[in-house]
Amino acid sequence: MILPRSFYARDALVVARALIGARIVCGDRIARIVETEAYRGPKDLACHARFGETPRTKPIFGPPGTGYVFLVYGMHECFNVVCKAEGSGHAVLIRAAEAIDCDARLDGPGKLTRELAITRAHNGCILHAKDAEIKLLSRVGRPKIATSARVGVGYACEWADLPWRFFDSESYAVSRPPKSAIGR
DNA sequence: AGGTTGATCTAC
DNA sequence: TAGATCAACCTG
Repeated sequence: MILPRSFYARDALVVARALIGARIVCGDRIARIVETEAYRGPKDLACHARFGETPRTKPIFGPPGTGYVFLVYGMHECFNVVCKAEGSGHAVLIRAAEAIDCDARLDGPGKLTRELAITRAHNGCILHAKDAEIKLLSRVGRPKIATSARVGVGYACEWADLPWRFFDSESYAVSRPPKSAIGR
């Protein structure tokens, strides 16, 4: 079943955990999500919402269930889902997934969007719409969920160390081994 | 450890 | 406007 708008209307931490094991469908491709990260609005110094509403960050302040796709490092697109409430700036980054219909590893946010053919053209799309181009379907099974610090946000000082990354500890497709907390 | 490049920021 | 800087990554 397609995840309803109410699924997204919760804190990003809750949604990030709940999305492990959910399926993502884009065009004719389908994958099982195994890794996510929560970003919790303007006060979270790792979250894009900290810049306020700009042309780039506009969708993250939209209603829950909105897709937010942005470009990093000039070449990789990252796919996020907007959470909580309109204007809250909460979002969950989808970092990795297991392909279901083939054996591709979608083990990183840039590789995931490339394999699923998600681009900035999907920015601002409504994920719970019946005819959505990108759909998220409810979880199958009961994954074992572990947490760690978020990846690639070392600039965010104390916000960088919070255990706001969630992953299926039994999946082969998790993007990187949990690093010890002493990183910087 | 370093390449890579579009978007954003800063200084004319 | 042009040039510098930044960035939720990827590959070796």
